[in-house]
Amino acid sequence: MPRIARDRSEAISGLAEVFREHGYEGASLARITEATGLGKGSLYHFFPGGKEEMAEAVLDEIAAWFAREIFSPLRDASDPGEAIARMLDGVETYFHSGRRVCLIGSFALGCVRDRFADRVAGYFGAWRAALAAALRREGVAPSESEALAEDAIAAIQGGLVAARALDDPALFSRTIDRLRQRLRT
Amino acid sequence: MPRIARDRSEAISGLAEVFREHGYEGASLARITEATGLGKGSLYHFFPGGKEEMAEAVLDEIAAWFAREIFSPLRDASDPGEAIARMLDGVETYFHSGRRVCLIGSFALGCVRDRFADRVAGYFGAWRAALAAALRREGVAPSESEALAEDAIAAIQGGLVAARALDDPALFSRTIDRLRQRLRT
DNA sequence: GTCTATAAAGCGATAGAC
DNA sequence: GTCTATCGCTTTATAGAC
Repeated sequence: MPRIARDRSEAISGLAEVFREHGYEGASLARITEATGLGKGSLYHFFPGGKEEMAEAVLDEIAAWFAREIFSPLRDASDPGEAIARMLDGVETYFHSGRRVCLIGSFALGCVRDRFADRVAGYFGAWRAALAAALRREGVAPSESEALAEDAIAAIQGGLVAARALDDPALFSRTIDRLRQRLRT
Repeated sequence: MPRIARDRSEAISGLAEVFREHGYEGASLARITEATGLGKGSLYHFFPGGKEEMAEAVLDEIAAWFAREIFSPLRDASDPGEAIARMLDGVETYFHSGRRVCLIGSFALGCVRDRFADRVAGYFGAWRAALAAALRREGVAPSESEALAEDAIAAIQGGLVAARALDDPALFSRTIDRLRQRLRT
């Protein structure tokens, strides 16, 4: 996350942090300028669609990261059980052990959900499907796989909400630990 | 939720709906006026502290409702197991089977968490403590009660996030069903 | 590509008549 | 109590010089 971005792709990580910390509405161009080191001229040069295009770029980058690091291994790794364990490790690292919020989850709860509905639903749907596929490959019955996957996705999101509400990041780590038990087959 | 509120307490339910649908920042005075039928003059007469006082009043009303309907029975009902079952029924009704968002959860994720940090933490802390107390009274070991209670609170919040993200309210009902199993002692 | 200046609209909040 | 008018500020977005 370079303080001064030199091109569009370098700007996105700074943008992501601003959206995460302040939400879509709270992420004013003034704050974005401060976080990225890019003036309005540069921002509108890289993102002609304005703030909406900035948010779309951030959501797309997050989706691409999860698809590459989490969803693909769940579907394709030779050992699905290990892929699930790596998912939980990766998630705990990604969310900074409960100190970082899920931008897509916070978008889902907020008033901007409708504007980015397809991307929000795509992220959660892909995650649930990939995890259910891994569980099936582990020998779990299809309907049970669906339920377990759905339950795990919700637990992760709820752990982030509760950890931030109680200002207790460790709550999220405990949630991940419980999932390690519950997803062990 | 009367479209035209005649006093402060009647305004609060309309306010709650606006905050829930649009978030704190998105709840403009124009939208609040439309939802409550109260002009700015009346609003500032009832809530001299402006929007911040309106949000505080809403949070306090929600906290009072949960304390009366959910937390107290968990602590005091003669049959704690039945109080837990009633909690799950009450929660499913309160959140309109997954079609309604938890205002306090969405505040927790957003940039307004700091402003209302004490109320947000108070709500989640009271819920966790009351549920853990009921589980203990059911004979569950103290450490296990804490873990189960924390897990249930997170599952409820995560179920709401995922249900809204996937635009699938039934996902929340399934989450509650799983909790009915998991909390049965 | 990046800057400054500025437009146009919406915001929360206030004042004062009634 | 409720209304209208308005203040001062911030917002997103654009225009044009460099």
